[in-house]
Amino acid sequence: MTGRDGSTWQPTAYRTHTLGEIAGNGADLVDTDVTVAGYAEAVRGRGAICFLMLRDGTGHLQAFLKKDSMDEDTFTEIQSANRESIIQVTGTVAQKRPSKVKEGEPTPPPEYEIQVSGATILAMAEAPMPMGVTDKVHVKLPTRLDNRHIDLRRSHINAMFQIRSKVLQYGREHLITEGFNEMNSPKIIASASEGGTNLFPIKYFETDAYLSQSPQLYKQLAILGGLERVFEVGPAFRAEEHDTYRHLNEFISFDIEMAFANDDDVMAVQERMIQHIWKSVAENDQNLIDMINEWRAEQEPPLSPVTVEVPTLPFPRVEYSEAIEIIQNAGVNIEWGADIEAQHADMIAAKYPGFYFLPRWPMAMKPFYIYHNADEKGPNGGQLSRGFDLNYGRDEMTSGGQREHRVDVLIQNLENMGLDPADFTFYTDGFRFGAPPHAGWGLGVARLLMVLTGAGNVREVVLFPRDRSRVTP
RNA sequence: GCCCUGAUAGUGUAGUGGUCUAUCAUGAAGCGUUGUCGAUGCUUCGACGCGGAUUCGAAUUCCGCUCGGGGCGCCA
Repeated sequence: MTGRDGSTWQPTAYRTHTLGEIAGNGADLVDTDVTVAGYAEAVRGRGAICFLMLRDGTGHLQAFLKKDSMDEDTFTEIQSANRESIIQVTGTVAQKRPSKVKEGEPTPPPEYEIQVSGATILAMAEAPMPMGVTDKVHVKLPTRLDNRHIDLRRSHINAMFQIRSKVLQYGREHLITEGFNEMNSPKIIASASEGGTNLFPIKYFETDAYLSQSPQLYKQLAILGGLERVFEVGPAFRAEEHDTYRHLNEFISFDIEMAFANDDDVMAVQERMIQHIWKSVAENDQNLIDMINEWRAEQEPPLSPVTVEVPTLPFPRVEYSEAIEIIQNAGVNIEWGADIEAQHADMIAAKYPGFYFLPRWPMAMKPFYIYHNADEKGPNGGQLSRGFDLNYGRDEMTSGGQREHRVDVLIQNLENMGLDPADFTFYTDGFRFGAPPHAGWGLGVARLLMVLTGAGNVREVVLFPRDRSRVTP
């Protein structure tokens, strides 16, 4: 199978049935005349018979060709077709002859095939392929990304992207049930909407503009406008020259913003959403996970299977100050106020496997727009913020927090951080006419998918990744 | 920005100065056998990134170039 059942797919000009439909429902279709089309995964048989293994988006099916029961030229043409050619066949559904079974072993369930009366090559594939689809040779990631349209024909890769679609669907589903509206913010912006990272400059007619690095400000403006609860799934662009398994220069961020809510409230939204995603995948998409695990088992050495363990709520809350203690107790010389690096996160993950929140970061480490209560201090008297991260193991999935809605505090924060409030009027002006308390977060979709699919690199779960050295395909 | 590392058939690899006329797998071409099924047997095809240096001799050592891979920081 390739994951989709195709049972709701209507016939098209090129096929009456999908392959998955016939493979899965063959008993009811025996003796039916059908037309199907797909990729020639294997063409076997050099003599008077020929086995054509076809693959489409719903599954695999064998087509059986006999020289004396069809046009001879057509037979020869199909028999000599290159692998991965697109072939349409017409014929009759029949039960496949059972394969030889050793004595004592159970008889496998009946399988079905098409006995071919006519066939057409819709598009011949060239040979050799830049990389094999079914070959058991390892192919390196760069080669695969250069030939992503072929890589995607491999069932476990195809499964990963079907899962990706499901994850986005389930995430949306959940937020909508909690009253969130989907929004879209501009990706062409005039200035930084969030401090920190470098932006990609672009030319916007006669003015300079940038690619958006975050929907942050626009989500907030939507909240100020009374949309109450919004989410956005969209690209973010960051001109950072990083080169790691978890960074890309263009990535899809799953963002929410919520009015009359604090950091604790939006953490709760997030863990409910993640639980819903995991639960839904476990209930509906185990077949896709199985396809990934089939591939993992074939590797040398075999990779352990990925499992979808629905996380229990609430996720652990490891406050920043506690996290620092954990790291110190692991023997690392780290001060309160220092950043928690990936290697440090390993130490926290040892105590809290799976998802865990890291709330209450020092205000000095968070952007000016993060909210703080003046009376919340760390052990050394350092000001705490209402900013948080969500980690899975060593990897940061989310960054979020309650936002500062008090315009006077906002301006004070800028001054405290040595920034000139005059440079941030594009931000602060929005807050001058009444701003409800609000909070939100941004979640890296690919990072979440890494966890779910067992991928070791975000590039695996992004169709056409953009990194420091890759802009094509 | 810092650090590490690499370039051998379409793909993935072996190879650390001399039977390398380059290994194995996969692939491709051809001929058989076969209601096959990770099909299979035989034959054939296909590669040392570019330039220079050392040497009797370089895939192998050195230098330059080009292109690539990975990690850190930062972040999602």
